[in-house]
Amino acid sequence: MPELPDVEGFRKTFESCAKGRTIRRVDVRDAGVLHEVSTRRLREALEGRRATKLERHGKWLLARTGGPTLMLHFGMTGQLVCGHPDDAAEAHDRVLFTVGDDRQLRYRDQRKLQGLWLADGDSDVSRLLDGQGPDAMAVARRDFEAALSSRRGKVKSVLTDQSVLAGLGNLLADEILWRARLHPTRRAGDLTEDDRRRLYTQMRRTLRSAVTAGCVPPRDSWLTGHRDDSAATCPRCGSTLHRFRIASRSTVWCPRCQPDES
DNA sequence: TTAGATGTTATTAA
DNA sequence: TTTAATAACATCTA
Repeated sequence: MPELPDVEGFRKTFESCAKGRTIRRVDVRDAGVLHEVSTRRLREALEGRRATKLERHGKWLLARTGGPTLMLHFGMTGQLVCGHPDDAAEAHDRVLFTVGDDRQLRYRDQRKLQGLWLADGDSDVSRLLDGQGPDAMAVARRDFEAALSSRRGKVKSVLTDQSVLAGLGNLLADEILWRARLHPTRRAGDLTEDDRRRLYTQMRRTLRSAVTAGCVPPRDSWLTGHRDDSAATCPRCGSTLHRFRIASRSTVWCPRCQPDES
């Protein structure tokens, strides 16, 4: 699930649930989600502290405390939920943060593909974010266009490459390409000036509404609303959608709206 | 039973 | 050097 809009939603959840409130207790129910940090050190570092600032870069969420920084990545199935300490724990609640008097923030994740890190200082934060390209929501048009034109790979692969641009995942990339009317296997470096401009504009539009929705919404008027139906037609022109695997990811596009010009 | 699922990363190959 | 494909990670569902 988690792409940039989802993680932005988790950022808001963290903020409204726990920002400024003392973390009274850290309960690690499955240490399998901890990276480079032990249960003991996580508890000692965070209990008694409070998250002062919640930041997001691409699909990473950072909780600053004034001391160490808690860094979270959600993989494919992670999420953050805010509840009450008395709520029954669900099977995939891996870490519980009891905050203030009556709230509990939970890192819930079925597959445990990513998890939690604890960065000691700014250099540690930088180390973990090293290799991440500019955030897709914050990148300037010129930087976006420059990054694309220097790449020879397929535009779909380039858009989802976190070292080029941080935040876009498989669904968003397909959605943005469909809106910009670009075939996913077009070479990024071969796009025209106009193609790149359209791509940037549609990326911003798509991100804006997805962030508002808190996810990449499976709306009927979006491509995303049809990707699970193998006989689906394009919501714009009615053509039967094509699907194929690009870089071992399922890819959906409309053959009429997104002609293959390569 | 097997394939595939919105994440990243290491490895291997071209 | 760059790119692409594949497996691996852990777990569930169709």
